[in-house]
Amino acid sequence: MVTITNVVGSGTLGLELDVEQLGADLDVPYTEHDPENYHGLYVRLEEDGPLIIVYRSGKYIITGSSSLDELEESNDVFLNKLSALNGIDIPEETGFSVQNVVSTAELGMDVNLNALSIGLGLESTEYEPEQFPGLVYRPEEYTAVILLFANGKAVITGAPTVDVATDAFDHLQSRVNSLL
DNA sequence: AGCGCTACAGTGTTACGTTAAAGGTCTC
DNA sequence: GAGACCTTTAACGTAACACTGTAGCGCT
Repeated sequence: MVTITNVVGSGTLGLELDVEQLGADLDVPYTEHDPENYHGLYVRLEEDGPLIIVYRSGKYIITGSSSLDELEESNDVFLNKLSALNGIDIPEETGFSVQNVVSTAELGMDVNLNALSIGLGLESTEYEPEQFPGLVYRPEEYTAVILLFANGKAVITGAPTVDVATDAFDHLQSRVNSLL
């Protein structure tokens, strides 16, 4: 059972944007553009909602959503806000898609990370407790990276879908069980 | 002519910043 | 005790580097 904590998606509007002007025109509670610090325009549709980063090229990223539904809703609302502005024609297809699903899960038991790194294979794991307390596991079969901690809690990141994250964790769980 | 050095142009790589979670370590 | 930092991942464009290749110059 994995719990989604963050979903990152991206799309493109297919047109060049004046992000400084866009930040001033958008009817949203928060925008920030500080080219000295970063060249992207930061937009929030709600005070503590997901963050949208808009680039001059028309490409944009939405990060900080806690579910796929929230991500899609944020995308819809953002596009509606843009289409309400004069001079911006939103294309029917923005190519918006999920790029990264970050989630947490639990094995339900303590694990010896030193022993596990050997059992899983040194070529697919990294464990340096003096640097970071978690074991980094990169399963060959899945596009995801799992951070596993001694208490059995895990973070799955880099997965393109929730299914991949779930499958990757199930795979880890079965491998851990087979090593017991 | 051939070699070595410097200067510059062009290309390639990396860091930045954002988001979330986890647990250990460190500073205040 | 609270908070910051460490690690991982994806997207993105820009800036700052590192590196390579070429041109020009001076010396032998």
